[in-house]
Amino acid sequence: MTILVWSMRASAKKLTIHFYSQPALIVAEQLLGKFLVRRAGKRLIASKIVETEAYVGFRDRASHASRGKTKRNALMFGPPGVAYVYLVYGMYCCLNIVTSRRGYPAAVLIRAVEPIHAKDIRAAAGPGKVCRYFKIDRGLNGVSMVGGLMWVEDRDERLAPGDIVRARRIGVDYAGLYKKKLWRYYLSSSPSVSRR
DNA sequence: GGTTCGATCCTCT
DNA sequence: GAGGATCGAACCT
Repeated sequence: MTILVWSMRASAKKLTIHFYSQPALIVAEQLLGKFLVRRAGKRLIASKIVETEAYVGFRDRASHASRGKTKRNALMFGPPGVAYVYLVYGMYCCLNIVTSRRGYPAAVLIRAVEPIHAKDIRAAAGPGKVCRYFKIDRGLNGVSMVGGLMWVEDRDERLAPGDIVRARRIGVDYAGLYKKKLWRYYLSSSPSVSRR
């Protein structure tokens, strides 16, 4: 067991600023099958990302950035590879990773991860549940995703052909034309996806 | 200073 | 499918 864990670590590659500098749609799709890792004290929590959404640019009415730069969304306009954590509905947090380039507001929402233990298989099936599962709150707003607190790593998981599904984003019916954009990505084979 | 409303989740029916 | 929990940012006056 120890050897197995060690070998997984050895092959794991932490995603870089170069990766997050890509367009949000690319990052959203490519994050599927990668592992979100968080250091909480001495422990590490790690789970496979199985659902993401992209929020793209100035005109995307589903995005916080569509009404211009504000105190809350300012991180979206900053450099890529940074966590944007905000409170929704007064009681849940959502974790995003800022992408693209400084000055162009774009981010990827982590909507679901797949817990290691089968009994928890739905415990992180939704953006609020991801933050609850990972103990992520607004204290992590603005932290680097390429540092030692929280990051995403590639463990060489192979995705089955055709496993990636594109769909409309959830909870953005107010977004006009942009509610129809297929900017949600998920792994069809995963039991931990929030909705199909 | 007051009002509105969510990038959600859970518990009903 | 509907409704309640709960609160701060954003946008009024």
